[in-house]
Amino acid sequence: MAKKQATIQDIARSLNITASTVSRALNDHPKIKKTTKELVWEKARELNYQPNSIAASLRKGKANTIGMIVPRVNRHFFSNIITGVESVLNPAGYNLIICQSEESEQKEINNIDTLIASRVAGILISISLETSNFDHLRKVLGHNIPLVMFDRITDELDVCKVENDDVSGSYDLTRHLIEQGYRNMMWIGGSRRFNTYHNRFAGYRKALAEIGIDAEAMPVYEGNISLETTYEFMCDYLLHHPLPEVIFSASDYMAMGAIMAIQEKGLKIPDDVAISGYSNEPFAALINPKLTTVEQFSKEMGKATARLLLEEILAERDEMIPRKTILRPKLIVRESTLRKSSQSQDTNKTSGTKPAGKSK
Amino acid sequence: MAKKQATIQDIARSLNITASTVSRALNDHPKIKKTTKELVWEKARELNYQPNSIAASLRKGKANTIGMIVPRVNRHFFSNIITGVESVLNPAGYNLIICQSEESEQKEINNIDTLIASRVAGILISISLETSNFDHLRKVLGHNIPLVMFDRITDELDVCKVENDDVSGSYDLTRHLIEQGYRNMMWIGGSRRFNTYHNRFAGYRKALAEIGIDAEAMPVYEGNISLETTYEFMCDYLLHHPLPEVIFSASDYMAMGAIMAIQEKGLKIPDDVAISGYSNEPFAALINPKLTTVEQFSKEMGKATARLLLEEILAERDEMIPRKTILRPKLIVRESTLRKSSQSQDTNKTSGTKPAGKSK
DNA sequence: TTGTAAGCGTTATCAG
DNA sequence: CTGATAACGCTTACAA
Repeated sequence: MAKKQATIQDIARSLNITASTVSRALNDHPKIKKTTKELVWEKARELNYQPNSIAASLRKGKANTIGMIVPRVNRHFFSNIITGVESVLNPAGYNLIICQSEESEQKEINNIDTLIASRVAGILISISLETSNFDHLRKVLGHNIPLVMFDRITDELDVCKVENDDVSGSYDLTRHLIEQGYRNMMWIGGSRRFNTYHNRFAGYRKALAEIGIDAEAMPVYEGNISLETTYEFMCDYLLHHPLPEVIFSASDYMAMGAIMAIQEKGLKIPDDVAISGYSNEPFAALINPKLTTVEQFSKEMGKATARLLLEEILAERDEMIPRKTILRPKLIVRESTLRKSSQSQDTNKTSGTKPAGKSK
Repeated sequence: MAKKQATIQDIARSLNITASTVSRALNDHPKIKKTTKELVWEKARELNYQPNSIAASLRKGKANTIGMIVPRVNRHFFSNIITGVESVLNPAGYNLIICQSEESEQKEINNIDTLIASRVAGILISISLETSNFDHLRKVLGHNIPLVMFDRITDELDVCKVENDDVSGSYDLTRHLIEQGYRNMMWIGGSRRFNTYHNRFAGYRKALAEIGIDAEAMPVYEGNISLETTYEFMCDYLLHHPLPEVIFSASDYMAMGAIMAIQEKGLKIPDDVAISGYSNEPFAALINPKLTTVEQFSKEMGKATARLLLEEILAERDEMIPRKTILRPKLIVRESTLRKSSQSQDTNKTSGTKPAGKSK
């Protein structure tokens, strides 16, 4: 039953040459005669030979595999990053092991262990929201495995990083709100312990400070970043508080939860209250009204992350210098924040009238 | 610089025992003294030992790795399947290498080759739309690697399969449309060469046939399944053809494209024309009007697929019997197909008034 | 241009 | 309960 797989030995034997020659031929080594190469290739095909990359990895001490840890794959933001990463790594001969931390520190630690055990050539990680201790990442470094962090990063580690310029993305968005004439604002977002929300708030505060408004003096809701939780919070909030002119939501999902609560109350967006999101999730262009948000170029982020890692790997760790790539996000103005007066006026920003969703 | 990683040999040496004992101790072998085990574990920690699973895999002839090929990871349907697969495979000690075919037959072939080279313990695949030849999958079988197909399957291969009962999902949906009083329908979907669209059309036709209507006699559009293409098609279609009472779209994305074209024309849904989708993408519950669609339980599909593979792997291939799991999808009735008269009436089907999106 | 031989880190088998 | 030994399939000095 369990037929043996052909090995280079088998090829060697049936060609009366040695395994080393076969190995070299298969790897297209320059000093092997063209004719021998062809013989080997032919025989390999004949025997249905498939290289055993496990053996090769063991011998070489490194696998042609990269590990990637994300909180979840079913987030457009992350799955697009994955696509970007693969578009750089695959052509370079690497393949990806993708792990999900599911926002759990323990799972992240387990993931790291299996990746180290797999002797991956490098690791890409966006840390879970729960992670507060970074010893597992230090361990990676201790094993001399190049590490690149993206999006959710920490200052505690001195490694290559790729991040979005959340401060400026948020600043630009807030400037837009100010230009529309809004002054009375409300912030909703995830905990500011995390770099992303921290920075988005910083951009918001900065823009407001420039016109003499103190962001902290207006309502600030920090909470669970799920649609459902935000929906519930908002239903309750609307019962007991006056309406702001505009809600700055640091997440599209939170914005969506708020929108559902608002519309259920019979309020109109943006007439009664305007709202903006962050991330440009696919649904942002599909809902009514279309949501003003910030595009993060996640696929580009994936490419940048992968490129940084490849450089690290090729540099062979002679004194690596931790580098940082910062990506500039882009404001996407749509209906949800446009004042009546300016609804018709065509800004030079993306307007999203035409369908812009991802294809299926 | 490049510090050597500790091996079981190192542990053995510093404990004056042999590598075999260390190996057994680390694997918690029953016939090793408790005290030796503890010595070994302690020393392992002390030396920062991390097992080398490459070496283990080489020795064992199999990796504890499963390969999975999907068209794209940034589709909720597929990324949820991945989540389901991992929830079964990880506890069983396997980790996943995820590959994307990007709907290209050639990439799929390449993916298969790298997975075979990695000596994965099994492969899960949902074939690309482009794939018409299945030799690469036969090669997998030839290498004695268990293969399970899911969602996009083919009859040409005699392997384990997991699929959705698209016929009945589509049938149920069509019955709902009929009950709402619609008769004059239009079908839009992907090419019926693919099992999913073929079967969805079959369910549609069957339900209509039961009331004496010939589905083929009404408009049928088969085309590219992207939102954008469908939008363009629909803009054009609306210019030259009379409006049906309802559009049965075999994909949520296509439905969304059609909706945008319809609304842009100033037409009201469902008053002027009703529409339904398929797959229950997250946006389906978020748009206005909320979209009637079919939930496919993708996470469950992932679990079922993984379970089937695990059984295959454990069965050690003594005459494997190809088995098939068929999942029953569920109709989700929402506003986009409800007739005025019945808008208030609460069916016992899921109505989707409360937010039902995935959390972020 | 090709052959020889050693070894990557484990685990399985057989012995004791 | 533990040890000795071989082997998994490949790559790579070094030699020829």
